[in-house]
Amino acid sequence: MSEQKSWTLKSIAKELGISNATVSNAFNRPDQLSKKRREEILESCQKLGYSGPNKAAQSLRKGQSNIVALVLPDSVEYMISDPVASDFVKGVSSVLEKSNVNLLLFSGASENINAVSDFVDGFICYGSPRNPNLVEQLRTTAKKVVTADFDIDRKASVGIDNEQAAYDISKLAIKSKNDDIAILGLRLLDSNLTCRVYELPDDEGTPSIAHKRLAGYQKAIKEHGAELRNDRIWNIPKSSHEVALIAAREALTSTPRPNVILCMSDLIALAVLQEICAMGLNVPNDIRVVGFDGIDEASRSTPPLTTVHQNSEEKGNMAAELFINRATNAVVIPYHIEIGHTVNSN
Amino acid sequence: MSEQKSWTLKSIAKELGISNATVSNAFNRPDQLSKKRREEILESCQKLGYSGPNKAAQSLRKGQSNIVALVLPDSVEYMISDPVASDFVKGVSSVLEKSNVNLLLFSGASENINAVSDFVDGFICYGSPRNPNLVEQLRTTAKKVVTADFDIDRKASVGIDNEQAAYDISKLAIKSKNDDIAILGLRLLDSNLTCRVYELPDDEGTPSIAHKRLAGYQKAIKEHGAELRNDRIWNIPKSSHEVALIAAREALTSTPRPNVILCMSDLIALAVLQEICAMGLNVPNDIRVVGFDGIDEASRSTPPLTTVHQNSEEKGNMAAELFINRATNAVVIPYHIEIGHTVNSN
DNA sequence: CTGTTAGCGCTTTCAT
DNA sequence: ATGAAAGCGCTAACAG
Repeated sequence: MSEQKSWTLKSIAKELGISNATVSNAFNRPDQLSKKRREEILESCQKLGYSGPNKAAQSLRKGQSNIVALVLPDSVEYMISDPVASDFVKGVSSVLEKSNVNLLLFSGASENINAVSDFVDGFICYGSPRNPNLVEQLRTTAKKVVTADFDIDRKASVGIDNEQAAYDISKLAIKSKNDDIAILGLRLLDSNLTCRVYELPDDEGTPSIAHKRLAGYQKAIKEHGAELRNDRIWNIPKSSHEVALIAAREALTSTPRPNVILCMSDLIALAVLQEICAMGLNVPNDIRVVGFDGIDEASRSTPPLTTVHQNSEEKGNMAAELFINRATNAVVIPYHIEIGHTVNSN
Repeated sequence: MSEQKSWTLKSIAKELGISNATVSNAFNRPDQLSKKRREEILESCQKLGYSGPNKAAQSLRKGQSNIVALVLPDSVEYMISDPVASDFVKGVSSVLEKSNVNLLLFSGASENINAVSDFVDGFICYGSPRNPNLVEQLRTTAKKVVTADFDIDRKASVGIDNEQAAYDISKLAIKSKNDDIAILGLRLLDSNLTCRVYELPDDEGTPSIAHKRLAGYQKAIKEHGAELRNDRIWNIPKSSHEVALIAAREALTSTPRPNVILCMSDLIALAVLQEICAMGLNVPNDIRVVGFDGIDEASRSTPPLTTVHQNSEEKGNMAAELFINRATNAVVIPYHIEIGHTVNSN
């Protein structure tokens, strides 16, 4: 059973006494030879233990591999346990599997897409990669690119209307012009620091997702006639419970203590909730909190979080479909506000 | 900035007026030319927008790609949200990233490893793939193979001593020769059915992980002088809450009702716990339950589950290291019994 | 329907 | 230190 001879298209053709083009055609272009002939050849190959043209050579020749790189925001190790990212991967892979396309996980912390670029048919990027050089490389690559939750020039993309969603949720959280509002932002700065954002860098190019959300918050704040002090915005560099806790603590121990906290992710909001609870304060009476994402855990927290729910798996499906259809348009998918008990208790 | 000309080693060599061997050496074999010369060349390449040898061609030529396929037990879509599988992936990727090796996720439900075999340096397999043909293909491939939580002939492997662990945990659960024991097995049969296992197929070849655990259970049962009726073993085809619930219900509604339930995964045990609770019964007073795996959720359940804890991330690390070191040995890693309140209430 | 052949882009002897 | 040339295994014109 364990056939050791390793055949090539050429050697198998010689063995069968036919030309290699015929063997190639038998495997790749059924219309180029009679059905009967084809089946004979395929059967002989199987019998001899030749499992078809070498894919690496085929890919070199055809420039197509049926592999797509999924570029994660950060290292695989880090992202694989993030519920939002996992859902996205799930969505992508479920669509790709149907088309027999395989998925290469690629870290957003990598130095260079070149390591895999020649192997894949293109890139699906979930969120802005931690290494900003990758964005530049993705912008200039000749391969297909689809982005989700961020944009690159004229590449296909999928995501929700972040500004509108942020506006909607903060509209709910803010109740009076006297509210003291704090914003816990996710990657507002291009920095690893967990710190206050006194002034924002001028937004060159496409605004990031964080900036869009911020714009939505600010619009709602203005409409309420409330004010956002310039020491009330925090930058959280990555989606991690530990880091979020640090920022939460900093915000909650600032004086005067804010009574509305707008969080750019549920993970952050959950950390805030935990910290508020530890301080013996009450949500929503003392402090109102809203999140962003709508992860399962947010609905199971006490109190359940009021947040923007977006369907990450569906987003993954969409991204994969855009990729397969070689689309170049920007798709905006719906979101909904999930009413918990962190704004109104009833 | 967006250099459109796409260079090849040949064309860039001509442009620079040097031989292509020299360019190749500049990139791959620093010892073959003077440091100064090399740096000049590299700099010129960068300036012209040539980012180095095409990896696909390089891989065809060298037979090495720095990509490894991670073969999951089932579809990516399905496995990515499984906490145990995710931890394993995390462990694998954290080690591989350090060696600049990329990870291709491969579904255990695929038809054929050929789809990716020629692209990768080998396979790391987590658990027995759902499609048994893959096992045969992995057995005969010339590529490197490392398995985790199951074995293939003489391939490197990593895992715990499943029989001993099953023995240890069931030794704890069983208390008298009169105990009425049920076993909820995971993939005891090569079938998609959730059903009782009246008789086990003769174990040809290497016993599966499920069979090893079963052997451990049986040994403990025998030592206690208890009996395992032949209608007391269930087969659960896949690790899913829904399917586990069905089996749990079937076991718990059988007459007489078993008072000890040995589960081959925590997911199953949690479903059992949920069902017992729904029936208004008490754990451990009415029924004792033990699991297998030690997922986080098991320690947070009420009551917390008594189970075998194995470190999946560490297992992933180990698998990746075995792969990189081209090992061929079987590594047995430690486990520990996690004492919850599903055997004794105190 | 079949065979011949020129590459895809690269690495690696071997000779210079 | 460098250049010429033979492939790695395959596909797609093209000619028959």
